[in-house]
Amino acid sequence: MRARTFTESGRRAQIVRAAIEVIAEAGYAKASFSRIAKHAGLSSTGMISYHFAGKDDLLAVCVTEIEKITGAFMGPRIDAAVGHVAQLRAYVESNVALVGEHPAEVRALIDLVKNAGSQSASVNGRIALFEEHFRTGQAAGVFGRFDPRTAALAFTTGLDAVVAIAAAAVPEPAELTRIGRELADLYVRATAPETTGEPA
Amino acid sequence: MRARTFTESGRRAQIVRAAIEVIAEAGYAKASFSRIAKHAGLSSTGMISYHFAGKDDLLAVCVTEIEKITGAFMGPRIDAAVGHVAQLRAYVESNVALVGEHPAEVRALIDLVKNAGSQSASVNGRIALFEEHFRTGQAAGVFGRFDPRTAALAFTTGLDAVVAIAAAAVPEPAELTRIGRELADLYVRATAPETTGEPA
Amino acid sequence: MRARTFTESGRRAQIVRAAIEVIAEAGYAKASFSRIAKHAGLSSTGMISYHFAGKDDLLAVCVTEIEKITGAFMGPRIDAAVGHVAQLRAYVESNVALVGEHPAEVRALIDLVKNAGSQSASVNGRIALFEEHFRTGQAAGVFGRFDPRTAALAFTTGLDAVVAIAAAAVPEPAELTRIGRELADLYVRATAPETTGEPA
Amino acid sequence: MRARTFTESGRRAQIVRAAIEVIAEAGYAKASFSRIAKHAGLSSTGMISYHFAGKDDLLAVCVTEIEKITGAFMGPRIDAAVGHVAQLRAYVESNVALVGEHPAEVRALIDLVKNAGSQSASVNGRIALFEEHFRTGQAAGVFGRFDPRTAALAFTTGLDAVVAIAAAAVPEPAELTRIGRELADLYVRATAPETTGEPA
DNA sequence: CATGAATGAGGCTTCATTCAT
DNA sequence: GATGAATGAAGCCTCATTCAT
Repeated sequence: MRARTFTESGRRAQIVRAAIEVIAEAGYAKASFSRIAKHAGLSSTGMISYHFAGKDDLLAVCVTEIEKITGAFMGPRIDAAVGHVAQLRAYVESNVALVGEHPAEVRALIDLVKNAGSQSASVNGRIALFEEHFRTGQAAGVFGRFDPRTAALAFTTGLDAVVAIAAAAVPEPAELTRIGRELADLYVRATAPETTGEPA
Repeated sequence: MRARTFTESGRRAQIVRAAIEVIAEAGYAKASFSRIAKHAGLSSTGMISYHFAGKDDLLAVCVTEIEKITGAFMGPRIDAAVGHVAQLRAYVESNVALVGEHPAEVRALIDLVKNAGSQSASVNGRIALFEEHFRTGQAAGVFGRFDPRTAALAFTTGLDAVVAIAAAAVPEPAELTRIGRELADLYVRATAPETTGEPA
Repeated sequence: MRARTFTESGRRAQIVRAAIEVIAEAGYAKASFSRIAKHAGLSSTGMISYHFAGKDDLLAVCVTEIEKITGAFMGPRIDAAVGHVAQLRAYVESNVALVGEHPAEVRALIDLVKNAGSQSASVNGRIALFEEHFRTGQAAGVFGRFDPRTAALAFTTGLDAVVAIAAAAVPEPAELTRIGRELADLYVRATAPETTGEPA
Repeated sequence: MRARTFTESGRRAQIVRAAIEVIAEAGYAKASFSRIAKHAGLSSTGMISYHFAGKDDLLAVCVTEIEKITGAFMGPRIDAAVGHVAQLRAYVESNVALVGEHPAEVRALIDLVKNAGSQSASVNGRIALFEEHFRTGQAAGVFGRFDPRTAALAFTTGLDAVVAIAAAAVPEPAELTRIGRELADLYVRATAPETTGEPA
């Protein structure tokens, strides 16, 4: 019954878009209201304060917006994978591939995650998702024995770093694919069950 | 004949110490001159500008200072290890163990690295170190086939993340040891040579 | 459709006015934002930065504003004069007379010119104007032989000095008129064609 | 009986020299104690405050020092000239020629005069000198009728401007000589007695 | 005497936010 | 509902000067 959709009102969407682009281009630290307003073609920062409760609010909406986009890209690819291992690989590879499609959004999101840090539900959500994925996979016997939390932490951030470097200077699609597979290989191997060395 | 005392003039050291503590406690973004001055018991921020060429200079000195401390702790442990694999493990484990000894320095360094970003020689230096380590290890046949650069990137940042979480709420030494071993295990497994599966 | 009001938004004009008065009263060196803000009745210097891109911008606008005023006074008087010599005289005399009408503006402009120096287009513009005037006058035979550039330089600055002294303690109108004529006489005589020792 | 000569003590002279050079190179506005100290190879500005009562004191000493130098150059040349007119010409021409010998000092002095302004005894002294010279010359009948004060003001500043331009980019000696003669011609002509036009 | 660390004020600029229109 | 001017705090930095050593 609410009139407003998620980002809407035109103005809101416009501001969110500008904020994302500014963060992608100039970095989180430089993403001031005035810079965002200028980028959006607004004459005043008051406009932003009017539409958002504060800077945190705007940034949170940016995160949500970007996640909607990334989710649309990665979600189907992950869902298409069958089994814990394949899904892990799909997550990593599709995340790296995403750079080719939405470099600005990826750059912005990583910067937001780095700076909003542990306050963000979505950041912790992703770690928790990995952790849970590892845990259930271990229960199913498709992952080896390791601390799911430590692995989740190390792998999500490692993934972000690789993606950030790629996003900074987007390489050829083929190279992106290679990098994604390389990283997925590493993670898959790290989490593989112990080979008990059984013969044929 | 005196060029400059050890960490220089007492005041300099005091300011560097204060800066490190402020960054550790309040984060990079909040580490303003006035906050650092207050923490150091100085009457004005002018004092900091008097001793350092600028904010970048102060932060660079902080990084150097912290690396001296971490190097003194990790260096011997890494050097004591024999072989590429053992050294990789020693690096990871001693880095996590370091949290128990110098939590503030670790917290500060990670925040500095995150924000100084790719401008810092020391950051890129560490990645390059890992990369080279992987490359020579592969040549020696003790590491498997994988892209050394991708692994270096993912592992150093993953390590930082694990360390950062540990540093945020320092756990028992035993728990630290466990986390370190867990992470080392993951990395060692990820980089292990392919088992050609030959039977007994 | 509105682009910008006349001297812009009232506040802008108010700030420019305050800046001119501060420069006139306290001198260029003392014309800090905080002094100007205080003079303008503003609560903070931020307001000035809000309306102007920086100090240089504000000062440039001041120069433009003052030149508009002085141009309105001197322009018609110069245009009314016929011939190069009469125009030179009209320039000098009207410039000195201007002190009686707008002493603050004159004081401020001279101080601005002295300190903004050779960066300003308007300063060099005036010298170039004199130089060109001398050159065409020489071609027409109404001026003698002399280096137009040196004369332009010496005469504009000499004029400024005389005007500055007058502006510092504005004398009676009659005295102003006398000073103007005196200076014009000097310049006219200095630039007169050589008397060719007329025949009987 | 005093132990100290004018500028002496080595340190004092060193500082004065550095100050003059800084003013010549960077301008009056940039001539801060720290910049001067750096230029002089001093480690602290305290040194300057120790040797001079304050900034004004240092600058006054600079002016005195420069005038000693310029006086040594111009003095003999002026004294060698016979008659009011020739002396006026000698003053102007030797002042311009001075640029070829001591460009830094000339640059510095002009900047000091411009900014110290009417507070300086020496500035007003020079104007007074010109004024008196004109007055006695008029009494002797070698100058025409004009206001000595106005002429003194306009000519000294005009001379300064010409000299400043020359000092900014020192031209060939021959060009300097030409400029000096040009300016002297202008001033001589401007102050010449009225030719009553009587025939032979 | 000489030093250089310390001071405290003031410089310009940018920020997120508020509020009258 | 939307605007943009206004705010006031905080940012880093430079200054001339002082004072204990």
